[in-house]
Amino acid sequence: MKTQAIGDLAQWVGRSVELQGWVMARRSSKDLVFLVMRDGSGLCQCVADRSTLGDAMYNEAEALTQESAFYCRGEVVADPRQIGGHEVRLSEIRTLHLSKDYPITPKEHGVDFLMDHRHLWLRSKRQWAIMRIRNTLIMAIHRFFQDRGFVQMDAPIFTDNACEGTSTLFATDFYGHPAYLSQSGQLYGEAMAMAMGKIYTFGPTFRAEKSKTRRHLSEFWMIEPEMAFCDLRQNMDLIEEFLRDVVSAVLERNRLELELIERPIEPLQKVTQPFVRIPYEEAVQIIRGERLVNGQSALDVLRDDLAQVRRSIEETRVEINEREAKLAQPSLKKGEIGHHQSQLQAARQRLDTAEEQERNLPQWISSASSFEAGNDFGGSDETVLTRLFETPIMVYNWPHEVKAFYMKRDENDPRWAKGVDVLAPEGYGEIVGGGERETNLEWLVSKIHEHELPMEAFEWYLDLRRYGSVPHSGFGLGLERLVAWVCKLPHVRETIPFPRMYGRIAP
RNA sequence: UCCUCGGUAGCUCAGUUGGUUAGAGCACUUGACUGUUAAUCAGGGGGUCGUUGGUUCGAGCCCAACCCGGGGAGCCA
Repeated sequence: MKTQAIGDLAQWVGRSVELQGWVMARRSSKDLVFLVMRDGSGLCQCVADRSTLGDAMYNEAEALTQESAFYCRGEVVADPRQIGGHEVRLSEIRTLHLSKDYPITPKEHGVDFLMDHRHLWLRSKRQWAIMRIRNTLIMAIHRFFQDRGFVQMDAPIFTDNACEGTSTLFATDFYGHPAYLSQSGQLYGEAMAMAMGKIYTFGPTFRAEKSKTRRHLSEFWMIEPEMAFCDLRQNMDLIEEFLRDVVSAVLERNRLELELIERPIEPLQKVTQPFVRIPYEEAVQIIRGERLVNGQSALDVLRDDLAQVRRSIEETRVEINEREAKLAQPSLKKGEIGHHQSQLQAARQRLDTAEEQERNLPQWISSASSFEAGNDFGGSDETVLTRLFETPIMVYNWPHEVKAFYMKRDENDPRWAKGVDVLAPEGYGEIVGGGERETNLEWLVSKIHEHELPMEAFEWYLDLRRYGSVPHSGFGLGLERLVAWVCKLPHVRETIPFPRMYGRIAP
């Protein structure tokens, strides 16, 4: 007989099921053992009762340790207090594999320790929920494009040059010739779009920058659609429809997961509203505090943040003192000591974070107020901007100097390139970069010279402008940044099963 | 590459102006208790204080260099 999935238990209430999985947690009493089983599809408390199981099987249940594998059979009982809403009263249990000293305990762990045990960390609740949301996004992305007649294509990973000339790439050896891991499939996407009309790539991307921030990975997954006969406006319309669609898919399919990671859903629901679209020039004025948004100045928002941070530092310090005083009292029970200690450590961590913000915010305020038109936005400038709006923000018409060589110049005002960056709300910043591509052969050639790129490497690309050059546009979405925003994670490293980043190649 | 914070038990962290045998909780283990939900009670084992060198009668603590990690800048999705 086939075993059931915990995720399907709702259909089995009142009946007997067989389950196979792992022990997530165990609590034992004299004649009762509570085992929380996880099987990948969900969580379920299994209750072992000595009187129904008999001594032999009961002792087996009692001996199970964290992350041991076991089989069981029992009746499903609906119980809203339990995680998943059900529990199973065991009539049979069998150990499949006994674990010894599982490294990840129910206590808090540091990031470094967890990253070193990433292969096991993936089993924990939070990571389980994040990976399922990532899966929903991946499937929703494919479905969105497939439903609209896009053809999925795979761009090459080995490339013979730094195709945009900007990023630092990973060098490798290709039969004795230097080669680089792809930083973008975009140029190949353009070629394919001229063959298929509408395409998208979905593949790994490599950047060798030694970035140590919460939004950078050395290896990440990028989705890059490219459409023939498409201008910047149509491109932006598509981006908006696309993000609305994939975020809605998560809201429809992953309520349990969002709840588990305590992600408030109201900000995500705002994607149904029209996205804010502002030209670069206007965005600069907003960042500098020269232009108000709904009566709010960006600089005031930052100053309020700073005041708030300082207040919370004061409060946390008071709390820490109080808890230290409590801990210093004699004759505390062990449980009380543990409680105060963990609360104290949590407070100290909050204090560290707040103090770091206190150091950063003044720099961000000064960098925002003195922002020089013509530059690209920094991470903090993006954060400032997103704090003023509730929907994703599309910033378009960028100074052509800061954008890639293939970006189309605005016919009416050649200062601007017809690029668009999409900033995710709640401080997340850039998740999409895209734009309309240059179609004019002469302009393109002069741009390649201007960027000091090797012309011969782009001959094939220039062919696209020699034979049937048409308006076309596309964009690139960073999957991990999207997952980070949707899950409201502090760092992209938790959005991918095995992150590759500066200083991290294993496991 | 630069700025900044950090490295003490398996894990999370205390450790006062440098002072004798370096602590707590969790985890593990033993026993008691209990329809329990990371924190019921009592006992037990567990340490080359990141590395190297220096100052000192004496260094977890001070100094220097280096290694590793967190965050930020730059760069980007």
